[in-house]
Amino acid sequence: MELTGKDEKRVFKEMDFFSSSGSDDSSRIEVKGEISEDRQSNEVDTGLNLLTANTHASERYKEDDKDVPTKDLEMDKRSTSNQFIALKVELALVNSENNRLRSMLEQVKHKLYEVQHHIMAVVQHQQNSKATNQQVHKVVETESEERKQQILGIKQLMNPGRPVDQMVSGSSLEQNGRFLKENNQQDEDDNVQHWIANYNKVPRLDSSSATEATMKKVRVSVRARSETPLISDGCQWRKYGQKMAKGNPCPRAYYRCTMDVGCLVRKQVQRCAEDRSILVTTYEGKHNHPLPPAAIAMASTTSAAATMSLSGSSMSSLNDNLMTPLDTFAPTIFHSSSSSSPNVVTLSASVLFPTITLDLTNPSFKSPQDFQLLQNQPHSFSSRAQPINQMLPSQSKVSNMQIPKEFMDAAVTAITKDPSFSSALMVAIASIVGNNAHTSNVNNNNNVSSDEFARNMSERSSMMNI
DNA sequence: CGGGTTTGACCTGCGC
DNA sequence: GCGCAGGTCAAACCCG
Repeated sequence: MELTGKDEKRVFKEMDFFSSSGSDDSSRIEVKGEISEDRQSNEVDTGLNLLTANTHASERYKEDDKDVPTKDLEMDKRSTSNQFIALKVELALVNSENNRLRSMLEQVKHKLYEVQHHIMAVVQHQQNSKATNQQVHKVVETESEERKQQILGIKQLMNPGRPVDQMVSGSSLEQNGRFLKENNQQDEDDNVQHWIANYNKVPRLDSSSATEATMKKVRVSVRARSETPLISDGCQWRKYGQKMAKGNPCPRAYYRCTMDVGCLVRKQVQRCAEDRSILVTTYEGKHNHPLPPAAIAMASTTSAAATMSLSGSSMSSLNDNLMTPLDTFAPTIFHSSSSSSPNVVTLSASVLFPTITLDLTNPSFKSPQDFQLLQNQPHSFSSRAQPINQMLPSQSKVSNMQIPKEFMDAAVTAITKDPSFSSALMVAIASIVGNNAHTSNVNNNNNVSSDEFARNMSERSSMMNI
């Protein structure tokens, strides 16, 4: 039997069938019917059947060539038909292989999905075993966003001329920023191992020492001379109470942040009993909203205080000789050896209410070398929140380690250069961090310039995860 | 009238 | 359990 016009029609129909989605079964049945009817055989189910038909047809063409050489045009048509059939066979085979691979891919994806869930379950189980309650997870979640703002706030102060998006580069600071970005873009196609690695990179607060409740108690106090009842810190505050505090004839005012409805940041303002020109402002909590530029430094400071005070590992890693782990936290005081009054920075804390005090009331200290690290007696503080005016005097000297000159020079220079309160505040905080981290440098007689100091402060800030 | 301040009452935690 | 002190609430008040 010869291939006829119907054969060509069948090939074109099947080509259309396979080039489409392959879901049109009715067209396939129709084609089969035509072939069966035309050839009176059942060799039409697959491409291999078509190949058999093609071979038979070719043999008949050869016979036709011998017997009827004048049928060239007919032969061309038949040759074209054979090419279509051969292509059709190849296409059918490729399609079959494609379906097989697609099925395998579905199986692999399904297994991958199961593995991802399994690993996530294991990781979560490990976290739950460390945490005694779900609040720790909330702390971790908020910590990332908060840390991002802290880093940018400090960076802005260290690099006042640089855009924020250029500040996150180099060192662990870059890694932190990169992770935060990656973490936000996590989707189901991420590599599982990469996900786990990043998850474990996130520094977490130890649930045994830092719960959200404890976090709230961390405070940063600022002593500054001011005739006005409030210092300008860039935020909006609403007074919600006033009390007479014991031991101070001046009332203590209570304010809460009103820049966002749910913002938990509060501050207390009270004049010093001994010198009423000194205004003591104590900040507590963390902002949950974007801050104006003028307020970023203050927010960063309070957050830095929380991190410094609550992260015992961070502190001890900076300098085990200077810092005491939080669980046995003894107030650590920086003040002038030539005066009984503190000069710039007081880092102090009780176990329950760690507080960092920045004393900006004494602009006349003569030499940075006057500063010595003094560590206070542990029992100088009550377990209650301690009024700053009661906390500062009578601190006993238990060690005599010199604070590096370079750090204090940098802090003093920055403060005198930029009268902005917030900037001074941030430099002061940075000087604390840098001091601890750079003691080894000074011991090795390495001179650290102010620029290096600033750069290192950024690095150290990131090391402390602030 | 809306937002901020004042102020007495109330709540909470701690020490005795 | 009681008292004290710090901290917060909320109604009344003030002000622009």
